[in-house]
Amino acid sequence: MAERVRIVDVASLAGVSTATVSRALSAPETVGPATRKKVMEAVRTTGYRINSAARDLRQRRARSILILAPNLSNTFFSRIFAAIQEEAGAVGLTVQISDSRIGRDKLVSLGYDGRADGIVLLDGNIDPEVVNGWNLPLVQLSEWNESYDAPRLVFDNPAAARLAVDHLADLGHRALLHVSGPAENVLAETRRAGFLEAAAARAVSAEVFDGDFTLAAGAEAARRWAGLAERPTGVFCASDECALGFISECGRLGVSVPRDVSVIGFDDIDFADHFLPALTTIRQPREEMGRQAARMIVAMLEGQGAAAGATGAPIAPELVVRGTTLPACPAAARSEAAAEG
Amino acid sequence: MAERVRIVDVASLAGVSTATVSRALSAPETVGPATRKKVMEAVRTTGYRINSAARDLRQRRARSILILAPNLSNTFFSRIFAAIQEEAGAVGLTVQISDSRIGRDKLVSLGYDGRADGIVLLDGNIDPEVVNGWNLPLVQLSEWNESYDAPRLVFDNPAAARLAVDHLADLGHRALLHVSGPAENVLAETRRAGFLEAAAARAVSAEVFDGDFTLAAGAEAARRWAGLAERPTGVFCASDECALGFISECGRLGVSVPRDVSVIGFDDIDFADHFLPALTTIRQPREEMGRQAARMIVAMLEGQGAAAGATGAPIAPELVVRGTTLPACPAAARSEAAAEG
DNA sequence: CTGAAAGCGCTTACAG
DNA sequence: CTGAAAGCGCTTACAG
Repeated sequence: MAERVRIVDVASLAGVSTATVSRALSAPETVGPATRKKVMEAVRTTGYRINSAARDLRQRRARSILILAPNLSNTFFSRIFAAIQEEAGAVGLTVQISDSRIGRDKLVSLGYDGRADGIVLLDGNIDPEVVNGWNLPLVQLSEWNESYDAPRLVFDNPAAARLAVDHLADLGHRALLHVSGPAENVLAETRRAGFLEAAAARAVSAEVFDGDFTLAAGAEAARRWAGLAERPTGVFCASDECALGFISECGRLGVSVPRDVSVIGFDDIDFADHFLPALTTIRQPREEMGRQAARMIVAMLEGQGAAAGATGAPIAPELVVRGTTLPACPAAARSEAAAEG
Repeated sequence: MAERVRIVDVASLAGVSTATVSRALSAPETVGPATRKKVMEAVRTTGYRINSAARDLRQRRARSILILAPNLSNTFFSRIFAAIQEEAGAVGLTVQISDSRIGRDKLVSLGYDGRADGIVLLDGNIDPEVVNGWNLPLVQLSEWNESYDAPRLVFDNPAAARLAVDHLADLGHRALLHVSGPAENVLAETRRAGFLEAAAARAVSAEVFDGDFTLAAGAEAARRWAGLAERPTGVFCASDECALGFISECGRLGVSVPRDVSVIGFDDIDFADHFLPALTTIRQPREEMGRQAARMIVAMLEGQGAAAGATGAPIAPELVVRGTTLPACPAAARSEAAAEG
């Protein structure tokens, strides 16, 4: 618990001014070689470490970015956080995380408290007045809101839904079900709309159950699905967790995936590939998304704001075919025919 | 992008000194009612928000705690992060997260840069000189290191291993395998040691495979296990991911869990209950752990350091029996007998 | 109850 | 190349 050593301690030991110490540390080339050596020597013997808080106050910046997400314990976010932290850390930025559901007043303060230079926002459901009131560089990631006056990095959800529908239709499934996310969520909305549109394009019947992306919602959907007179044979879930919940509940109901029903998830979380059977899903490149968002914020901080911050093309989806989808089976076709007859 | 309003702006509008504004905001009862009203009025019309960076510098504290973890994208941590953030946020603390593998020099600086008041450390493999050199309140969570001079909150890993072994032995399994974590990891070490000790106490044969907690390590272990002349019928994995990887690979090898082999995991991550079959595992109350660690740090920051910070009893494990463990089956017993004969 | 003034620990024009 | 001085935006003894 040694006393904190300050720049004046270094200065007096080296016999120079604090200005010189400061320069020797941050711009060594502006200081004479002999002076520089004395200073460095003093830094070493005192064990001096700069106090970032003081420097940041003086320079009126925080050297920190804030990640705001609606649910920190959601496994979908973990890799995104890690990627942002890695990219930001590489250029000397600290990263803070906060739950975005902390109350309007606290949220408003975040933009003014001098603790963050920029924000990566993963929540599209914050009051636009609050978001647009922050006068800080901001990028929207994954979720977004048309009313936010900020660039965004989004996944191509409609194209992803199309990929899922086409895959099921190509396998011969004629009746499809979509288990959606929460109604007021952009991701859920765009996936649902994409599903409906693609199903219409393929002239395939389409039904939608409401859900909320969770394992529990998937299980609930499976029970509802099982109760249907005519069960759709192809199910597209709005998240992997939901799909896994659906499949797992099917197991309890004595229904086999993919023999009795094909299921597609969304995200390609780590478990997707290790589930039994391995989950067919839509891959979202989460690390890449986090990394890109971090780079956008960094570019904006460096003043290349408008240009670099412009909203680019959405991230392209990729269908990963694994073990939970199969061609529509004869049995299903038969029962369908029987039901129709 | 309105200009940032400072305390002087409020003061001049209200016709008082900055000292009075400061007091009106942080200790309203020390200010006359009329003055208070004027100040509040001025705060409202200017939209003033305090600059935390300046206040923190003046008060020589950061109002922030830092979480340091070896792998931010590990799903085991997500709930812990969320719990810490929630608990710390409730008392006005900001939380930063950083990967603990950012290099020695950066790590050293963390304790001196004035940006954090305390640290929650989830990594037991940092050089003790670095850790003990920080003169900041610190609590070790989950992982720990005997050489760190700091209180810790740990899970009772030996008792947990005993629970797993007893469960398998009670089911009649006479040959057990443990798939361990990385060699230099305390969690892995204590679980392995607990496993060995408990197996000896139950007079059951015990074998250990090295692993690293990942899905891939579990799959790899399953392949090794399948190649054994005498396959242990009870497998205790050092993490749920590892167990899931093991089970999933068994599926590919045509081995059925739990019919042919019983498997127990460790952690009780969200997926454990939704895997097929649902995973029997040891539950670690991650939210509770995060919450308690946050409370310890907060208590230390409030100066109740030594007392409240004392290392308490380890967190008790709980065995959650689900679908991946079954009594040792006759077939297994027979092949075992045959092998012995 | 309120204000003038010092100070938190730095950086940076401004001189020389 | 180096130093004296101002200032980042607050808070807090110290007076009154």
